[in-house]
Parts: sequence; C-alpha cells; structure tokens
Amino acid sequence: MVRSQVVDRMTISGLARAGSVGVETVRFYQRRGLLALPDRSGGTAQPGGVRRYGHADVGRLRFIRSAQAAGFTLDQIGELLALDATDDRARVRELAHERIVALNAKIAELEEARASLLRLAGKCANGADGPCPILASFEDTGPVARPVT
Amino acid sequence: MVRSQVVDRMTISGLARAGSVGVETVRFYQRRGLLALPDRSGGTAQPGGVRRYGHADVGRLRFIRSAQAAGFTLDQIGELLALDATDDRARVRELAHERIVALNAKIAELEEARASLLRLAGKCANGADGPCPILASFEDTGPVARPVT
DNA sequence: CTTGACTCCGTACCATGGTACGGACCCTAT
DNA sequence: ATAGGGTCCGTACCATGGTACGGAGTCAAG
Repeated sequence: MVRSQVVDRMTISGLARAGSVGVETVRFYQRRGLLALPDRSGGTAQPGGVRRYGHADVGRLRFIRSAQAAGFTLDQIGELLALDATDDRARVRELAHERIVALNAKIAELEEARASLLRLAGKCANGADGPCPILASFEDTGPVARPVT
Repeated sequence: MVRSQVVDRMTISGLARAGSVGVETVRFYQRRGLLALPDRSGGTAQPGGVRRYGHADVGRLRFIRSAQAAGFTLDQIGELLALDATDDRARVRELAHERIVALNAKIAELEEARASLLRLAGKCANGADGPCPILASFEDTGPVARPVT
C-alpha cells in the first residue's frame, strides 16, 4: 500500500495539525508511550535528523483523542492501544463496560447536584427575605456527600 | 447563645472529624482562605498555643463540602462564602445558574460518550471475527470531539 | 515532670493532562 | 552560505484538590 510522500513524510507539526492537537501534546504522548518515536530522517535512523510521520501515526493520534472523548484516561488508552495489536475483544469489552459503569455513576452524581441546585435556586427566587436558602442549605447539611470529582 | 465547652473548644482534629475530612484538608482550606484561623488557646491570642474551633467552624466546613458536592470549585466556594455574609441573593442565583448550565453541558457530554460506547460494545459483542469495532471506530474518527474533561 | 499524642508551619509531593521555555541542532529557500 | 523557521530534548511550570513529612512547640495524663 503506497502512500503519497507528502502524507507519509510529515514532520511533527504536520502530525499535530492532522490530529488537531499541539506539537507539545504530541511530544507529551510520546513521552507517555502512547505514540512511537519514528526513526529520524525517514527511516535512516541517522543521529541528529528530524522525525517523519505518516498515516499510521495520524490514526494512532486520532485513536487517542477518540478514546479520550469516550472518557478513557491516558493510562487506559495505553492498554487499549496494546489490545488493538492483540485482537483481545473480550478485554476491550470489559474496559468499555467499566467505563460505562463509571459514566453512569458520574452522570447520576451530576444529575443529583443539578436537581438540588435547581430546587434551591427556585426557593431562592421566591420570597426575598432573609438569607439565601441555597447558602443556608449548604450550612445545614449533616453527613455530606463526596465532592463532585 | 451558649455552646457547650466540649463542642466549642475542639482542636483541629475534632473539627476535621466533625466535617469528615482530614486534618491536612482543614489546613489546606485555611491556606486557601476558606476557613479562618481562630485565635490560639481559646481567644487569648498568645503566641505558641493551639487553635480552638467551634460550631461556626463546623458549619463553614460543611458549607464547603456541600457546595463541593454541588460541583462548585474551591474558588467559587470562596465567593459563595463571601456572599453568605452579604445576603446578595441575586449573585448567588447567578452562580447557581452558571453551575446548572455547566452541569447540563457536562451531563450531555457524558451521555454522548456513554451512548457511543454502548453502541460499540454491542457491535463488538456480535460477531467474533476481525478487529474489535470499538478500537476500529477510534481509529477511523475524523474531526474529533474534545476530550471528556 | 516526663512522656506521648497532638498541633503548628513550611515545604514538598501526588495524580491528571497538558503547556511553555531555552539552547542546540537541522533543513530549506534565497 | 546564511537567515529563518522548524525540530529535538530536558526540564519546569500550570490548574485542581488535596496528602505527606519533618522538626519544633504544646498540652494533658500519669
């Protein structure tokens, strides 16, 4: 499968543009082991050249951003990238399910916070006397829920 | 309004217990200006004593935790605490509405991530051949949504 | 009046996901 | 061949919300 020179010989800034991230972000992912460091100067591995990137690198970078959009951490994405090479679909489904469970919990938590704020904002709007019920309710709360993380 | 000695002469660890946080967390809030540093040795302000805390401090600490549970940042909580002293209900409602809007956005974002993961997990479960569709979909994605923050 | 637990305080460190900087080097166009 | 922009690399810094540590001082019980 032949690719055009222009696409497969991008420098780091081209790769960054293709993935809609900053150059520093690409380098950060490389440090984290999420993106490989290609040989310098187009495969000759001479010391002191510039690294070139191609389609595969763009795919990998997009993979990272997509997985991030699904809420995976960079550590988890590292595992997903490893799994991508092994075709271990069961483990991938497992990770996806874990993430879904976490998302459910988080969504429920945020919905609770929203519900109580909505209720309090309504109370605060009606009747203009005395201290704000929102703030009063904060002070009165007994055993307290965990902070929204 | 007289309070019992035992309740109004707590040390920092008592306050921390009353608020279900760690001692270091109390000190952290003090550094952030969210909790006041009471006079030492029970109001005598002598140098080199131990600080004592009472009901008011517990209320303030609980306020912080409750507001945090509603998703406010510590900076915003600082403002809320200031507003608590001024009875500026309009501004409180404004902050509450901002928070609600932010919560709505966040919830929508997470729901999207969940929906696509659910869809992909279903696809991955059906049919056992080839690479996992979850991972494939990550690679194929074009212009990518912002990461879940 | 000593012992042991607790407090005070500054400072450093943790995770998470980047962002920025500075000096050296490379590479391309003029 | 020289100027300029881009790359490489280590290192430091950012926000956020804590957590940990070490040494000195304090305080209450025995």
